[in-house]
Amino acid sequence: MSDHEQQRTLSPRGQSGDALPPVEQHAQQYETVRNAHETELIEDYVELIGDLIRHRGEARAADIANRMAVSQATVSKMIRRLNELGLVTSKPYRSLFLTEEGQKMAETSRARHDIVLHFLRALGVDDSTARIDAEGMEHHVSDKTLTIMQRFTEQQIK
Amino acid sequence: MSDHEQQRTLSPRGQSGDALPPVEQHAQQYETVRNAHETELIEDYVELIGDLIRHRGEARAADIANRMAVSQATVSKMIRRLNELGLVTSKPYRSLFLTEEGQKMAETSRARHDIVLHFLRALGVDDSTARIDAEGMEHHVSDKTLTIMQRFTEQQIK
DNA sequence: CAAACAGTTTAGCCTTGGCTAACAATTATC
DNA sequence: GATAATTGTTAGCCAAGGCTAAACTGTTTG
Repeated sequence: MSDHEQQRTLSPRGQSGDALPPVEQHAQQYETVRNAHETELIEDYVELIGDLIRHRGEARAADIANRMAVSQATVSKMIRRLNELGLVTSKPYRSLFLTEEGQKMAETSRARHDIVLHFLRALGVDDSTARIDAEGMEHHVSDKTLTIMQRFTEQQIK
Repeated sequence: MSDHEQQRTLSPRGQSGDALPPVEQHAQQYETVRNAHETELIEDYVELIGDLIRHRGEARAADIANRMAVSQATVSKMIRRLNELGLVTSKPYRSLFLTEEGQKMAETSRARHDIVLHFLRALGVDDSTARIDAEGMEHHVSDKTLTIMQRFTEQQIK
């Protein structure tokens, strides 16, 4: 470890903006983001599969590829991973189903997504911007913040 | 293309939640997120390097490694990339400097980061949660939303 | 029912961003 | 100033998530 960051004496430009957080806290921020990235894509797939099943009765690989703007090969590979992770079941050339665990994940993701989306709209963000931002933000909003967002949205609507 | 998503007639469970967005819009959401991911890490490095220079007068690889909780080898490799991208200049075994372009990026990132962080605090999120969430969210908030967040924060403080 | 088409899978490639281990350079210490 | 400690670099590994091209399966249709 050995922090090496000693001499506060330099720092030429005067301090605009906040101070740097302590190393451990700073490191944790980045680690949290890295961890989120690992699960993010998985959750997006599972969430989308859940939505497709809900809204159209089934989830085919081609629809996923279209909606994600990704090649079918990529989807196919990803489905194998989801399978290994026990989130979906699939027979070759057939449409997909979520396992119980997959369904749980889909619901959780869906709920988060909705909270963020509705929050952004309540804040005054236009619908199509809100949709784009929500898609990116949803995986990086902690439960605490989520709760606060939800409360805000409710009050706004009251 | 050939959307294949025809039969609205199925859809067994009744529609809780919003409808699916049209394919093109949906695809654009995911694409935006993928694009953000490509620049995200780069921006984080550049932002951190800028912060280190500002607060301590210099940016050493070891500090970056510590603060990002990543190995020095990883940092070294990344610096080479930043170099190739024309964002930093570095001489072997010496500390780093941002190019003009790098400085611009650092400032932009910093500004975004601050807006999101202050917004979250103004919303009522506690400091350490706000820091973690801001780190993840900052790259996924559009300029439009950013403006709205900023206005919100100002009003809250008034 | 055979051929054409749509959908799926597989193989093989590429880039990113992690890692460890080994080595090189710089800095600190005695 | 020699040696120890710290810092930086390189080499080589791995997994993830993209891609294209080619092969295969299922479905539609003339």
